Amino acid sequence: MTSTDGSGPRPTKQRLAVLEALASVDDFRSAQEVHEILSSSGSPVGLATVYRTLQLYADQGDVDVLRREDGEAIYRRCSETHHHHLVCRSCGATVEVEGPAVERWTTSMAAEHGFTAVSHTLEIFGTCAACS
Amino acid sequence: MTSTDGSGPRPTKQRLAVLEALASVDDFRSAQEVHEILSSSGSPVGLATVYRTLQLYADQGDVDVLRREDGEAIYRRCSETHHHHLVCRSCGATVEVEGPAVERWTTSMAAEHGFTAVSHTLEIFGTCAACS
DNA sequence: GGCCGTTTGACAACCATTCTCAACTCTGAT
DNA sequence: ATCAGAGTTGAGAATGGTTGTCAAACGGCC
Ligand SMILES: [Zn+2]
Ligand SMILES: [Zn+2]
Ligand SMILES: [Zn+2]
Ligand SMILES: [Zn+2]
Repeated sequence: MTSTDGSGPRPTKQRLAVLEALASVDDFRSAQEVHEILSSSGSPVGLATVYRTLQLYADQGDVDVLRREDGEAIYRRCSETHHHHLVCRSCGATVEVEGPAVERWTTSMAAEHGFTAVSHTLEIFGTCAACS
Repeated sequence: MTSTDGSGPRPTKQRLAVLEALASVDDFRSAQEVHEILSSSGSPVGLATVYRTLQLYADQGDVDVLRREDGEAIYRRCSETHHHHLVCRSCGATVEVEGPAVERWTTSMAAEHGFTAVSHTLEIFGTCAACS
């Protein structure tokens, strides 16, 4: 429901397959990993298309993006509301977390320094219970 | 303060030059940009050495690293205490900010979900007063 | 001076990501 | 159904940041 006119991106077989692949796992995956999943699941999609699709959905806000330490982009299908992530460094397990106080803090901090059109990123990394 | 024995990395001319280049600007710069600064300032340092040096200091915690939207790593010489950043999307102007409440929130959030060995990243992006 | 581990730098290699472009697929009219 | 045109795909080439290679240069030490 990102657009209502008929001119938006088409829900093609490939695009739906990418979303399904993301939905089939619970943690963040790179474009190449999504491409892998699709190939081994019998509905292969071109690598370029996977890249295009992921960034399409990322722009629409339908998938979350963050970066591994080496800079590689990883994607996850998350809930629609604004949230942040608690990610296990070892197994990748991901928990969505919310913190209204943090949201307020970032906005007030930005206002205090005269910044406008503010956004923010916040991720927490650690070792989950299963991995420790 | 990262090592006290005499076997640590040597403070070579090139390494000091890299630190100086970073100190000469106030915002985050990429490795290639640091290499540029050094070249045009009359004390050129090999690009590979710039990369090695920046990640050396980053590992030691002497410089902060974050990533542009396209994934490129950028570096900045910051204060020694733990802090976060308010960065102008347009001109790159950077302000260091601290928020004890946020620090507490991340730790309690991690503990609540059984995560240990926790770290976190938090950056705020916006348009600074001068650019708006 | 000569020895030896560290550091450097030019260049090649790597690899995630983007570009190119011809073939393909919808959709909506005719 | 047919056709035109816009949107989409995929294989491969190209891009570009980053890392690896390795011989030469350096620095402390005997
Ligand atoms: Zn999310
Ligand atoms: Zn938030
Ligand atoms: Zn900093
Ligand atoms: Zn913090």
